[in-house]
Amino acid sequence: MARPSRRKSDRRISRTERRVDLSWLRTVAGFSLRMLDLRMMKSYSERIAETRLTPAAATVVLVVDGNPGVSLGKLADALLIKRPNMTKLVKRLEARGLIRRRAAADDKRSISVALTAAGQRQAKRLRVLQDVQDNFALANLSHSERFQLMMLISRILETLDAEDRV
Amino acid sequence: MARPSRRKSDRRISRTERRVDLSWLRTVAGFSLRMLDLRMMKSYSERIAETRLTPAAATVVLVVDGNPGVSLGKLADALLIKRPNMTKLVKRLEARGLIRRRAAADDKRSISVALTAAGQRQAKRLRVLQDVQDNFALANLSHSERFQLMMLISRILETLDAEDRV
DNA sequence: TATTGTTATACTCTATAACTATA
DNA sequence: TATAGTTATAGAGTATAACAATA
Repeated sequence: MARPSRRKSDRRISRTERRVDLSWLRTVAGFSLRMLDLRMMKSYSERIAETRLTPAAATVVLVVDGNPGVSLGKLADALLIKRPNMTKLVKRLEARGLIRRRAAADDKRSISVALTAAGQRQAKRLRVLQDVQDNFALANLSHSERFQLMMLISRILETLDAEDRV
Repeated sequence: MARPSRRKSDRRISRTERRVDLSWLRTVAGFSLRMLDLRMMKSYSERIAETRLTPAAATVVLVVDGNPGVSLGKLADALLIKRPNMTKLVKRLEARGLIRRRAAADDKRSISVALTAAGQRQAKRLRVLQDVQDNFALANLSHSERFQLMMLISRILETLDAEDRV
């Protein structure tokens, strides 16, 4: 299939407007995945703009929704976020009335987090937006291709997760 | 294949040590790609630590190596980095003696960047490290699977790139 | 008038060390 | 002693507006 659409900067190509050659880097999986993630994040960020949540905050809301009462530390570990940074993130969400924090019953050091009613409404909306976003980004892929992609991703993650084990 | 290896925190599973449930989010492509990118970046970052370059700076070195004399603006556009931020990045690399900047011949507003000899040595080393890193991260994948992955990535990027066109 | 690069600025994310209160 | 969470802080990445020089 031809690709008639072009960036507007291509209307007139002079010697100073030639493209930057990224051909070699595009064959590097790490680079291509990075570019894909940047694009996806930008697109997702715009998609959830109506919720006034950053992508990281949106993920916290979704995980807490599925794990009410989870401790702040486990939440941080699961999302690869350091505890000091999770503290700030959760406090922002608490200030917006989406999350409530309380001391855990069995360990007074531990903070147990859960969504408020408003947080649950946000989570519901976010799930819809996630679904819309995935369908938009993967529109070119068949169901079987989407499945392949997810399998490949999880197999790479297995390799990388093994690196962190003792 | 069974997975006997476990995180050390699994040695003893009490009610407070249960895992965080991410099962639903793992089915969301955007989330899985984000987690994969975080892991890859962390691993890559450690891999190139010897060069004392951040991942973003390393990419700039590699792209300038393949595109000597490229303008600062085109470099920024190609890597999805805003011009003000590319200015800072390039100045850091210039201060480290890896990049030289000079006014473009045909447009005195434009800044043409290229690698110094030291920069070229870094680029050579970075290409080796990129290769090592890719082979490590994709060790579980066959050649045909690696090819499939790259094809799927580029097809998703086509969709997302189309979003930015006029 | 528009574009290239720059400065200034602000916000987010990340990472570490040091502290507190519990365990 | 060790762990959960916090505070403080510093570095990097990202985004926008305003500016000078040039086109």
